[in-house]
Amino acid sequence: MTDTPRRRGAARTEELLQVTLDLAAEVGYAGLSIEAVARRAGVGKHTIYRRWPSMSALLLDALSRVWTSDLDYRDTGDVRADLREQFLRSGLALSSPPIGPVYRAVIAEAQADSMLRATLHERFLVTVEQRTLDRITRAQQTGELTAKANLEFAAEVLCGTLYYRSLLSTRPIDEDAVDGLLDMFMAAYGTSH
Amino acid sequence: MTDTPRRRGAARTEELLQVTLDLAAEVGYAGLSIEAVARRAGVGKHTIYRRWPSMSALLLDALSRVWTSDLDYRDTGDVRADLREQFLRSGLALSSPPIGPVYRAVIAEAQADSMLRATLHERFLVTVEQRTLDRITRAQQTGELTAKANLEFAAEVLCGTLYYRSLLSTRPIDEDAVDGLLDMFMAAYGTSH
DNA sequence: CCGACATCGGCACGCGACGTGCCGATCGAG
DNA sequence: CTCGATCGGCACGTCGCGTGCCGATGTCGG
Repeated sequence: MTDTPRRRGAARTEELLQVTLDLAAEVGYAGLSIEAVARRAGVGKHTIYRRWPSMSALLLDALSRVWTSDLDYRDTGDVRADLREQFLRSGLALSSPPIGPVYRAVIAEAQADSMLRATLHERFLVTVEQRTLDRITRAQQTGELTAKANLEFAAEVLCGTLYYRSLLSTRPIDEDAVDGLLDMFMAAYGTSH
Repeated sequence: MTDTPRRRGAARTEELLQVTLDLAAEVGYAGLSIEAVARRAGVGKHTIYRRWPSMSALLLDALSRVWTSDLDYRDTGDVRADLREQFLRSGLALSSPPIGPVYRAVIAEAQADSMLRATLHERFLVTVEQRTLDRITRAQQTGELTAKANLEFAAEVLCGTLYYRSLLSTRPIDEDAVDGLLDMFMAAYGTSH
């Protein structure tokens, strides 16, 4: 037998996160439970509970594993094009495994737990909004956006609309949606009309 | 003893919806379960299952019981003021019992069930967007908004941002938030600047 | 007024996930 | 090599699920 030796410590942690993502991709949110992850990984439940206090915490870590990359906007000098590209990429990621199912699971758990909701907000939503704010602030400095625009709210509106579509609505985040959103944004704060 | 006689049929249905709302207001989403509603109502579980196939269905009906009123916008001739008033009222309703907890419960359930997500979207989100679209369409006709505005996306952005704040974010829907949102909307599509 | 019948409350079941406790095996640092 | 931390495996009690069955209770037609 070429059994891998029983792994411990950090290696096990890494493996468990991956198993969680695999499970989410294969069976979706409905099949996500601590028991299921433990079975799938061939692991005692303690090994999971020792690392994360709850399924929610595990899900948050699993999410960071795949959601921290691809968050940065390009800066080609054309805000609208850069936002468009990033929104389409994020929209696709949010609706595909493994990010889609895991994100949905976290959202569901968060409805029952306000602490988790705060963590989710701080660790993911605020981050995404911040990157967006950074990008449009640069655009304001280069004169692509009007100086009087309140960009903090704008960043929230942009990101919020995407999350609304992907998590609450049933409509896809397609080119029409992104263009409609950007039309409104640029009509409000763009300098070239 | 002045026991009320054992009620049947429609009367029981009505009562069960009310108990669900009471339970949501008192113990929140975490305490919502079919068993809990049955216990609280002093009812056999069959009496609930005979009426609704799942907790989700019961929650949807309970939600309609309290969410169908107060959805209409006033029409004072000032779009911005009318939207502002309605957004603040909706924001408050979404974050208070019983609507808040029940809405959260439905959102959570919907993450695991795409059929429910479609029903939720159709029965509530689309309705809210439609009322908003109606109001801003009238504003377009009276010349308060530019003729070229794509109001369908605008209505989604307006409502989506509110839902994002109340259900995913941890920020309150306060006057600043509503004003910031309306600033962007009016800057984009308003005719008077 | 009364009998037929749908609906009712109560109880029980098997299932699965939860979170915890205990065991003996196994790994790795000193 | 030794010893302690970590491991997999198993079991437990609790809970909610969805279903089945019972005898009691109401409603309605005759």
